[in-house]
Amino acid sequence: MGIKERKAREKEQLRQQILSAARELFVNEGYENVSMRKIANKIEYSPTTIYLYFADKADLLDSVCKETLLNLLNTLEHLKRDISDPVETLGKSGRAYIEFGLKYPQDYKLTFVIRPQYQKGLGLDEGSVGEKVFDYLREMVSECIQQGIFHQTDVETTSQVMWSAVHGVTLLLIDFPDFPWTEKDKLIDTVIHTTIKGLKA
Amino acid sequence: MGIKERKAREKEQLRQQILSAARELFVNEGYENVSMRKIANKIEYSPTTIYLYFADKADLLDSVCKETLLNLLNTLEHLKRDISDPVETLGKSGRAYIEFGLKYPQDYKLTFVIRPQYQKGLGLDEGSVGEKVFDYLREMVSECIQQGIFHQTDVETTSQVMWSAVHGVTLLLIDFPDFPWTEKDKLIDTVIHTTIKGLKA
DNA sequence: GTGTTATACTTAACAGTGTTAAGTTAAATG
DNA sequence: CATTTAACTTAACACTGTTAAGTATAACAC
Repeated sequence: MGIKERKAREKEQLRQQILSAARELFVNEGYENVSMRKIANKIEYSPTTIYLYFADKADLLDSVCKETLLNLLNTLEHLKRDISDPVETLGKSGRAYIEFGLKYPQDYKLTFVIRPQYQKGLGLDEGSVGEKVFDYLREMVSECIQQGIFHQTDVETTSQVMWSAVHGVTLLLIDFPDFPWTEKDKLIDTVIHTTIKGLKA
Repeated sequence: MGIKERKAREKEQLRQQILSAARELFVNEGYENVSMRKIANKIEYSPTTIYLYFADKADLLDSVCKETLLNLLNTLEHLKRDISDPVETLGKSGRAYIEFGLKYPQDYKLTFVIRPQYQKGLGLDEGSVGEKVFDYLREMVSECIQQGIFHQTDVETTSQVMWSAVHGVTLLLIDFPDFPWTEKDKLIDTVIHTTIKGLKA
C-alpha cells in the first residue's frame, strides 16, 4: 500500500509549499497586501487550489502563526535553565522572547497583532501552542515564587505582568522604528531588570 | 466677504462629517472591512467626493488617529498633577493611559497598531500630537528623577520603560479578551506598581 | 442681466480582491 | 476496459481603492 502513502506525502508537500510561500509573502509584503492569486503564482498553481488545503486566507494566516509559535516555543525551551538561579533564567527568557520578536518582526506582528483581528478564537486555547508558550513563562515565574524571591505569590498575575513588559517593548520597537529610542540593548535590559526588580520581595 | 467664509465653513463641516463617519465605521467594523463606498453611503455622497477632502484611505485613518491622540492628550492633561508626589501622579497617568485604551480599544489599536502599518512616518514626528503625548510622559518621569526618587537618571530610557509596560498590558487585554486574565484592575495596578517599584532607587 | 470661470460633486471605468460553482483531466479501482 | 474518485482549473460574482472625464451650479466680471 505504498501508493496511498506517496499521495499523502505529496499532498503534505504541497501544503507545506503553500504555507512557506504564504509566510514569505506575508512577511515581506504584509498580510493585507498579499492576495491568494499572488501566493498561487508563487507556487505555480491556480488560486483555487489553495482552498483545497486551507479554508480561507485567515486559516492560512492561522497556520503560519502556529508555526511561528512553535519556533518561539522551541527557542525558549532550548535556553539553559539554571534552577539554582530562577531569576537569571526568567530574565534570559524575557530577553530571548524580545529578541525573537525583533529577529522576525513581521512574524511576531502576524501572530500577536494581526491574527487576533481576524481570528476571534485567540490561539491561546487549551492545548494550543500559544498556551504552551505561556505555560513556559508560568513555570519560570513559579520557580521564582517558590524560592520566595518574589513579593507576589500569584503566579498568574506575575506572569501576566512579565508578558506585558516584554510584549510592550517588542511591539513598540517594531512599530515605531523611527522613534528616538535609547540604545536598543539598553532599553531591553532596563525593561527586564526593572520588571524583575519590581517583582522582587 | 462673507461668502467665502461660509463656503470654507461648509467645506470644513463636510470634512468633519466624513471624518466622524469614517471613525465610526473603522471602530465598529475594523479598518480593513470599511470601504470608501461604505463611508460615502453613510454621508450620502459619492465615493469620489471623499478624495476631494482626503488623499486616500490611509490619510483618512491618519486624521482619525490624530483626533484620538488629541483626546488621549486631553485626558492626560486634565489629571490633577500633584507635584509634591510625582510618583503618585505618574502612576495615575499610567492608569489613565491604560483605561483610555480599554475605553476606546478600537481607536487605540487604529492609532498604535494599524496606523504604523500603513503610514511609515510614525506620527511621533517633531511637533506632532503623538510627540506631545510622549512629552507629557517625559515630564512626569523627569519630576520623579529630579526629586531623586528613581534609581535611573536617564529620562528617556525611564519613560520608554514606562510606555512599554502600559502599552503592553493595554494591547494584551484588547487583543486577547478570552485569555484567563487576572481581575483586570488588579492586573493594571500590578503592572504599574511593579514598574514604578522597579524604577525606584 | 449676461457670459465666463471656478467650485463641488458625480459617473464610469480600471485593475485588482476573496471566494464559490462548475468543469476538466488523469489516475486508481473494480 | 468502464467507472469512480481525486486533484486541479476556468469562469464568474460581488466587491475593493482609486483615477479620469464629465456635469451642474454658484460666484464673479462687466
